[in-house]
Amino acid sequence: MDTTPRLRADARRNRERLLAAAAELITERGPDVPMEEIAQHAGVGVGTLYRRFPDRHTLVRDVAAEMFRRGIAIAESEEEAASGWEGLVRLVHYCGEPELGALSAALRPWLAEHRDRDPELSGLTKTWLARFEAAVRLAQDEGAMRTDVTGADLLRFISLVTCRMPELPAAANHEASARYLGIVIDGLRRRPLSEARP
Amino acid sequence: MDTTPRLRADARRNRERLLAAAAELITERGPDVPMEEIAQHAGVGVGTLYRRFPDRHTLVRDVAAEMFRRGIAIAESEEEAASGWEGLVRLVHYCGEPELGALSAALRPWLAEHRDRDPELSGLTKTWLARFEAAVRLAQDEGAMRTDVTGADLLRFISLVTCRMPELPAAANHEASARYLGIVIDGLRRRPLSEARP
DNA sequence: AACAAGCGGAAGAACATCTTCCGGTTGTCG
DNA sequence: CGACAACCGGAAGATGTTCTTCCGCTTGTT
Repeated sequence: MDTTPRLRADARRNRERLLAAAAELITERGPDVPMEEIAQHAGVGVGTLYRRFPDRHTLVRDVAAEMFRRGIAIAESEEEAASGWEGLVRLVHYCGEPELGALSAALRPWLAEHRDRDPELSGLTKTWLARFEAAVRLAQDEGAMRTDVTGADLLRFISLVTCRMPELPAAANHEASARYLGIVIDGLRRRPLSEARP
Repeated sequence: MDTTPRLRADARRNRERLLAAAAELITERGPDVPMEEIAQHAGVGVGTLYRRFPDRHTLVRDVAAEMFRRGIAIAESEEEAASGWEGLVRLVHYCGEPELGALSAALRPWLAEHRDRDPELSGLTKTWLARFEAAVRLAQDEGAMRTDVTGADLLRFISLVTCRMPELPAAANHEASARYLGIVIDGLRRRPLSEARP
């Protein structure tokens, strides 16, 4: 079953480093960041990068898959910890973490273009979306959240809000994401007064 | 005083077309969109583009300047029409227009890098920011808006929210911007209950 | 110790975009 | 209307960037 023919220890370590470097650089500069820079950032040569990931598509796909797995795991554990409005708030705040929010923002256009051609990717996308929509629905059923926003929609919204601003240092971006998400959450809450809108 | 030696009629028309084409393409694809495509989209040859704008910097700068002028004009006229919370809401909604919001979002990183080296640009930036901050201050002084957001900050926030999603058609982007801005505005409003936050 | 697996990075292919230039066209003005 | 200066289009060469391969050397593994 395991098609992987067992990598040598150093090879496995390099693979991890490459994935981490790719995730970081893609977050900051988008999925088109030069392969050579990814290799450099991981502390290996380009040859090693190409040996492990035959082309950019494979690399980006693996980065995206890893991201989805993290997101899904968080959504599942949060689901147990708290549900309804409180659960959604916590989940949204997790999306402020750079490894989720900023990365998924950077990958959004790439994913939209490629996910349909990749079964693994489209599966993970669907699972993640389903988890997120479940959380939204719980909050809405509780009557705590406005109902003119769907899960997919909120996910896009979050991905805009957590998008990196390349002219600012990473720390400032993180801080800003967190603050902006707080405002968004306040805007999502259904207030007793005047729910109706035009 | 007028340094422009009076362009021929067709030349002037082409200049306008080029500016419009550049604004549109920059909005959709960023300030690095190929010069040739801009020319094509304007219905002229590359030669004409280079004759009117000797380099990309000049072109982008003029697009940005025009954008600021529009924004400033709107802010001024809104200032007369309504002030305080209502005025801010209207101004923010204007930022949902693609010619302002999506374009300024696409230009943000470029501007951050270049405005300091261009007196005209940094002047316009300052004026626009000042207008916007004035509107924010009025709303805050009224007690209608949360005070943990500055004008510059809100401007960055808006530019994230109105950012184009290239995988969606232009109309969907516009609709989304408007809706998201509505949520943001709700989040900005100071509610009577529980203003304090951790 | 022996060998298969892995590594680095130079080099040249492949590609994208910039920028110039000139033969031909078109507004403008006397 | 006619002449001329201004303007136009777009092919082509220059430039720069990124991809991808390949091979001599190194390092885990048994």
